[in-house]
Amino acid sequence: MHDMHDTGGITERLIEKGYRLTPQRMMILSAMESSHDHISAEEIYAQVAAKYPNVNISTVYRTLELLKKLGLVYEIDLGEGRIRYHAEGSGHHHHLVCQDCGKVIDIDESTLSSLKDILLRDYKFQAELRHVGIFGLCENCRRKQSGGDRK
Amino acid sequence: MHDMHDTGGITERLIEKGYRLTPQRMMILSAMESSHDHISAEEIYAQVAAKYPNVNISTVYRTLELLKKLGLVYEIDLGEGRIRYHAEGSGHHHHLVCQDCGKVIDIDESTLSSLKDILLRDYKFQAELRHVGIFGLCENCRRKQSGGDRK
DNA sequence: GTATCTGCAAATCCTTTGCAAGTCA
DNA sequence: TGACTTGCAAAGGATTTGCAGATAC
Repeated sequence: MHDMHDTGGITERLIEKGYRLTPQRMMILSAMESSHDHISAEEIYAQVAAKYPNVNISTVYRTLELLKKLGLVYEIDLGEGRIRYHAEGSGHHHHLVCQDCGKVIDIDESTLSSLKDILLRDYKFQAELRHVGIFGLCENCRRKQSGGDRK
Repeated sequence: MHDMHDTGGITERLIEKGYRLTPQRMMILSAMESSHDHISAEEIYAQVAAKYPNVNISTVYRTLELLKKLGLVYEIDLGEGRIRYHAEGSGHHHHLVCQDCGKVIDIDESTLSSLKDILLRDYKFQAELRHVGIFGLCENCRRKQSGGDRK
């Protein structure tokens, strides 16, 4: 594993499926992969627009939709009212999202493997836990828990 | 446990906290509680508007925000691009949401209790698993899994 | 009486879409 | 060349907000 993520895999699969390799698509891919975290459409757009000022955000959305359809990026919903994206191949982990302070704690994929097994066994449901955050309260916010009063 | 849910608890707590009991608020509460499932703002609005045609949907949103702040309703995000709401006190369960066909499978709260324990023990994170759906593929969609080709 | 609530209309935010022009293969 | 892509502008859906009038207590 090196610092540079593997964009090649994705570009190859695009071509292989008959899609064109446009500069916009390449820049969008590179923006996604330079992000160590999950990135929103708006953030991708900002990064791409810095070098190539006349891209349009609708192109970003269209590209993300395509990549999603091909299974090359994942969506994740951290409850912000906006979707974040994640390139296939950059390591997986799950997210604990604090509803109070908004902190996101990354946890190892293995933590939830037994849950996956149970859901598959008992409900024949193949869970994709990478796609959502788990909401709750972090240690700090749990302590200063008090609220509930007016305004 | 009876068929009629307990609205009283919520109205009492509103008064207790110094909020006013308006007809709109009462109707919103009753719409929420007559819903056996989770209900969206739009659905609450439709129900209330049926009897009281000049309510405004912004009142619904403002009421839901208030109740949420007081911990009297929960939000749940089933990945539809819209939030659903659930009155505190109506029974809890978790949701498996099929990403392909959209089917929602309800599972018992106890299924995830060991996960909660692990997250609390290892990460000091108090998970509120009621607030999100778990996404994945249901049995049927897993079988007819094929996709990935163009259009 | 008066601070709290509401309705209305307009604004905002994220995302999608129609269409004509541009471009990759 | 010609189908695939893009930019632009406008539409869309969910939710929020400013404000003046209405109302619960």
